[in-house]
Amino acid sequence: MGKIKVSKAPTIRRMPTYLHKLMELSAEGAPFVSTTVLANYMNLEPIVVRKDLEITGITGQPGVGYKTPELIAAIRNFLGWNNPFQACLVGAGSLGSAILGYEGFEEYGLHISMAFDADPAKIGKTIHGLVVQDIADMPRMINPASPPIAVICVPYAAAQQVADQLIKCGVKAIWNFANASLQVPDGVVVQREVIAGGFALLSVKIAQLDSIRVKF
Amino acid sequence: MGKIKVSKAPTIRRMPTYLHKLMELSAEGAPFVSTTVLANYMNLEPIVVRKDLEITGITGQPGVGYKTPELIAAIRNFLGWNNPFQACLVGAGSLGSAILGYEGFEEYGLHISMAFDADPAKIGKTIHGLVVQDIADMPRMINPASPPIAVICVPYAAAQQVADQLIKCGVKAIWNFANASLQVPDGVVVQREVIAGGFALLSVKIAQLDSIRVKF
DNA sequence: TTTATATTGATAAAAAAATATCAATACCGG
DNA sequence: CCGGTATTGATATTTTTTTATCAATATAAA
Repeated sequence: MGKIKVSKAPTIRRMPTYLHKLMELSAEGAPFVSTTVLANYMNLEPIVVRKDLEITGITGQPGVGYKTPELIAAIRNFLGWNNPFQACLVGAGSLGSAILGYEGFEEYGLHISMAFDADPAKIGKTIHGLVVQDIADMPRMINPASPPIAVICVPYAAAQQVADQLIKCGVKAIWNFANASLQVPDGVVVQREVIAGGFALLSVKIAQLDSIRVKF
Repeated sequence: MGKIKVSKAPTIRRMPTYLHKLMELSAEGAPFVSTTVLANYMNLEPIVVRKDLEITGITGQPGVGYKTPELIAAIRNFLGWNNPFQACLVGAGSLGSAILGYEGFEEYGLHISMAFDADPAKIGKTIHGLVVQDIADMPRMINPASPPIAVICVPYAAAQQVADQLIKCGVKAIWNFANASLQVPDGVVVQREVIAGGFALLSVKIAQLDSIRVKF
């Protein structure tokens, strides 16, 4: 089936962190950067960084490193972050509001230009400069010819239904913050964020810590 | 050095989603559950789920499946989520407020009982039932004998400094939502959430979608 | 210049994760 | 009861990701 599978996912996940650090180094005026510097910052081995950067197609200078601006451009290009993505947000609760208020997304070329909610108490309110629209107006406000990325921040129980509506409006890409696994047809891609997954990892790390402490 | 490394990270990350779905199935009164059901929900192959569940030590019944309540208990136990974790939150901005307002964390045994900020405009305010304390009061309010998990939601530039302060107060586990990679001594564990990482993956998926569309 | 150090790139190896196969077991419908 | 289908558990295989090795290249200091 047409399920989109991304290989090199771990590498791709590290890219934004490289990019962010590189921007800082660039602002500080560093013309070159080595994998050692990036690796130290991220608590990785330099070899990991070197391998990661390979997939952007960029090539460094042995003995010197990579040209900082060139590397930044290569990562941006690889991620498709040179041209901005238009996006709409659905679910203007506390998480949705936080996402609307986070200016950092512009760095990734993500521009959220619409916000929707089903709650009459929220519709019409302005959050971080955006007026919350009625979710029922989505079909009129979303142009299927150039559909935005949809950022879903609604409660668990509403997520699938909201996704269905969005897809009916022509949306092809969903960034899902709801605690639900969405079913979508071929030709639609979803990225789900499971923050509890991170907490599960932390919990296991804590258990390892404790078991070490007991030993000593 | 003593850097804590977690193996089976992909498996551990999937656990909370299994757990959440299992709770729903349990509430619906399903005494047994098969890997097929979980796999369909999560768009995985059943074999992946089966392998994942193995590490909890639980065993199913061939031809039948797993006992739902037993499986729930096994996952909770594996993650250490049967006894609640005490936590404090630092940085009561929009993201911090969203986290304070998210009731779902109680399901994971995470109980946030303190909130700190450095901004005088925020100190003293009540957010979702918690009074925001001055970050300068952390040493007095955190008991080093039973330190809470710290949830960091401060801006990039402040993150490392805040982490240092927390560690000085005895904190051993940090859940870091700041867009920064923290340096911590041995004996302290950090879990960093990089939401941009998810967006990077989505971006690559979109590029693949587009390249498929171009072909047809 | 020479030497010590740091770096990339190419290749190889090891480790981890995902996937496949199949026998044994249970259920359900006739 | 019997035959078809669904399930787990054990084992093996494949794929992906991480890590190691080393020659070639550059820099800086003696």
